[in-house]
Amino acid sequence: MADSAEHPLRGFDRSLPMALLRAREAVMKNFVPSLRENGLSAQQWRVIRALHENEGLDITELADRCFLLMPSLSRIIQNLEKRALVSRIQSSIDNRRSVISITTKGKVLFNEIAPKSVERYNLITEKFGYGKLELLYELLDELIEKIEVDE
Amino acid sequence: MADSAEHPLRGFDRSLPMALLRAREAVMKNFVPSLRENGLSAQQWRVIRALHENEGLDITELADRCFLLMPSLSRIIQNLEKRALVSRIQSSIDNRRSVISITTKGKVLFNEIAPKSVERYNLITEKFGYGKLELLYELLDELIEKIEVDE
DNA sequence: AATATTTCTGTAACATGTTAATCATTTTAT
DNA sequence: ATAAAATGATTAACATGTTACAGAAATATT
Repeated sequence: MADSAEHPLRGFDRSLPMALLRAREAVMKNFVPSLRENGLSAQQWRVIRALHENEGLDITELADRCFLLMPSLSRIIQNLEKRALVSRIQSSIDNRRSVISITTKGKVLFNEIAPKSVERYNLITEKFGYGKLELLYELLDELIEKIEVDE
Repeated sequence: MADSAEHPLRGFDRSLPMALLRAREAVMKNFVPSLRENGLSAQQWRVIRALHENEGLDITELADRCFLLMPSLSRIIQNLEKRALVSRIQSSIDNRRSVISITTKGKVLFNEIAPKSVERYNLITEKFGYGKLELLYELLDELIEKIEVDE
């Protein structure tokens, strides 16, 4: 028998979205300021990072990987383009498509920031424990997977 | 020996902030539209919910419970106040302080939406399993706690 | 080939996230 | 009691989240 039907609305500082949000904030804290020092927002960093991993992505693909909505990404790319951190090329095969690449300047910035990201991640792993972190990843993946079945 | 020092920058669709973000989105999906039908954003719902749990909160307290920054909350309250879902009373003891309460209209709206929230939560509990959900809560709490030590 | 449909991208409009600055009101220090 | 510091709340300015809409180009249908 499932306990699931017996619970009323959970005290909402204990709700699942809130718990996930708090955890995310805790993880990001102290890294966001270090991004800001380099003139990047967390979302801009995601884009830079995605393009560093895989150069030459169209915007739809990029939105998917960065988990950003198209309108947000559209503005972010315009911003990064102005600062010459990324460049845009019109696809010759499909005129609707823009292919985005990271520039040399973008790569330099990436290499500036990446070590801080690794450092932050190592600190968290150390504090929380490698095993628990892996377990958390598994749980999160499974949660997502099971929720998204027939939905 | 910790494995922590050996890992380079994790493939970033597997980064912790991203995993937490994805999980949160999965959890909220299909609930946000149901909020919208009632004219509320997720954040506005948080405020309504907090005030239903505990009437008469000053704005700082409310920001803490809803995990919202003051500027956002300030605007949200102005919005909800215009729609007569919450009311504001100036504190007589401290003239800087505003005490916010939910109105009768706000309570009616709460009672409209709350069952859907419970239903959503029960569905997730069913799909994911009660035990795993509890484990996830524990891990998230511990993660937050350990990260925030001397930070 | 002409039309309808889908796909890729962008813009509009409004709400929220985020840092910094401001203003009024306590509270503390001298 | 007065100046200095701290606190509660708001506003400013810009970036992002979010839904709806629009335009252009490709693809599918007829």
